[in-house]
Amino acid sequence: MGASKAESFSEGQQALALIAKALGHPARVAIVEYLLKVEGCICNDIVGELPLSQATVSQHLRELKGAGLIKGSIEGNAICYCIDVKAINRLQSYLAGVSAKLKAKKGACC
Amino acid sequence: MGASKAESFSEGQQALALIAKALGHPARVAIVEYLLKVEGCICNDIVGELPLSQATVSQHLRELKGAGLIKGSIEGNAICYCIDVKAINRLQSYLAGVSAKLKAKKGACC
DNA sequence: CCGTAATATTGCAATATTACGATTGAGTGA
DNA sequence: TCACTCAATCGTAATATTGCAATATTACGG
Repeated sequence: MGASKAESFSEGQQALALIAKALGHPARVAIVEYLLKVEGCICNDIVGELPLSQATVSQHLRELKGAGLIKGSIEGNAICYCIDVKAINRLQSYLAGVSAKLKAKKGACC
Repeated sequence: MGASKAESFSEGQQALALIAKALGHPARVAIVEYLLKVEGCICNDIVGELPLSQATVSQHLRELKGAGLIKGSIEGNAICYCIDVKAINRLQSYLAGVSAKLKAKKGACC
């Protein structure tokens, strides 16, 4: 029997995994990097930039949005997608915590 | 027509996605947190801690290892798994870069 | 309104992931 | 050597993800 026993873990673990998973695909990393690079951030531009169809890009954008990594606002007849710093910061500070705890352990075993 | 056009993205994007994907499952986040908490880090302990079978845990450990997040050394007839700071740091500094670039853009659109 | 452009959604096929029981391989101690 | 334990792997089932074409939907200009 099958997949995803995800509910049996803590909220925090699930929330973190959600953000990490959103960055867990090269296409989505590429989208984030593109959004960082350009000023305007219209979806159709992204489609031109990536080797993916419009439908697929739209789906990736939805996942990024679901994870809180980006937010979109309507801008005329296009849509402006931008990175949400909060999600980035949450992941970053989590990793900082891991790093700090590792340093505290200082070579306890490996 | 199916899945995974991942090869068409840059090495860096793929490498980052690999690390992020490894953290993209609550069970693997839980494993990392457990490894942080304990001194010894034997696989069988983890099995007792998680609501997953030994086979499944072993599979998750393999993915974490494949992403470079943990490394294992043989310790008697058990195996000692430990977090590899390098992968953590790589992801962390990537996020720091994103954060910095965002600040530089300072509200260009959203 | 109608046509057009920009995104989203739907439906489907291909593939990947998650999970587990059963088995295997390796190491230990009696 | 023989049982025992630990962890990896195999085989398989259930489910999730990825990707696209086709089709909606939404918003603007005329």
